[in-house]
Amino acid sequence: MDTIGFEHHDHDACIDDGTAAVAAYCARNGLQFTRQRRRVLEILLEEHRALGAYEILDRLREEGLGSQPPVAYRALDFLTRHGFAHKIERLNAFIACTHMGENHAPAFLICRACSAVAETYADPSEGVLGRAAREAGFRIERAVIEAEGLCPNCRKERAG
Amino acid sequence: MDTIGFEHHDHDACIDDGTAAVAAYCARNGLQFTRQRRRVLEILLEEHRALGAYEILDRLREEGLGSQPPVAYRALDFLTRHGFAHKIERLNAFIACTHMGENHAPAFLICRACSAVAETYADPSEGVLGRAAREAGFRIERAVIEAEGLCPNCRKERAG
DNA sequence: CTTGATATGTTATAGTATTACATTTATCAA
DNA sequence: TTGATAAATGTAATACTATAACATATCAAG
Repeated sequence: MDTIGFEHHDHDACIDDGTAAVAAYCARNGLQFTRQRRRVLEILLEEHRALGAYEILDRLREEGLGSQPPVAYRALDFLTRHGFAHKIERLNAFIACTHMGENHAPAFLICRACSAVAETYADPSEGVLGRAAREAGFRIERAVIEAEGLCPNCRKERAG
Repeated sequence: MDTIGFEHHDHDACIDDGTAAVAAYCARNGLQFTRQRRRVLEILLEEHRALGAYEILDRLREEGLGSQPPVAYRALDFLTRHGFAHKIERLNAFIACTHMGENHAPAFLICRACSAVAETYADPSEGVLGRAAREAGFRIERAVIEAEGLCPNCRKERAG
């Protein structure tokens, strides 16, 4: 699995593919991929950074789709519930999933300089955390794993 | 390093030792361990679960120490800035550090049933996450690592 | 076509956190 | 000891994040 978000890539395809994958999944599974849900996903897919619910709501409002908080939160709830988007707890913000379809235990790399967020993978039951949990008798069901630091682009800019 | 929080232990000592350790550290480093800061730390130390800022503020209010949000947030800011307490991002809540003095990369095990929180250790630069970060050219400076699941006590209760 | 489930519109409110500024207290050098 | 500076506190106001509640509309299955 690749870490997606920092390197150059075909961003239009990124949006189109993401939307298409979700549309297909919804069709297969009898989920309603409504206008609002689709639009919120597109808004998230447009950026590789996390957007606050109210930022998203502003966009929806401009476009004449809903103007009240629940509109944004409901769409985000749908998207996160099905793994099409993720909440970044550290930022109280949301980002489109970049590993659609893969059954994932997502982890995030957050650049403190440019706010880019890349999604990667980190199984919580592996490594030190998994060992500590087993030793304590704790059963991990999910995990928030969000690393903060400098992305490769911002490191270069600082001659680091 | 032990994972502290689920198993039985001498909780009074837990509070006394924690407060003493912080007091000593502050004395050594010219930090002001004021009444409010001490009291907030004590409040946190009384429980091995995360408390919201307003829960803490309620306690302070009852005791006649401050009643406005900044009172709680300032004390929490001091405590977290110096590693005496940690914020649990998933819960928007705070918990006293149980590994005072140890230079740590804290990770947390959060029980979804009883809300107990145990602090453990997980170096973010190790394991899959560290490898993914290195491959992406990302430099990790800190990480939020919060596992959710069932603590040993709650697992037993559910005959799991 | 109707019934039950799902989604949307909207108002109100709850919960979390910060800004701003006045005042007080602590620290330290003269 | 005093005066200057920095740090901490008191307090009001406000910003940001999220959910509850309920009416209406739309969809999906029989």
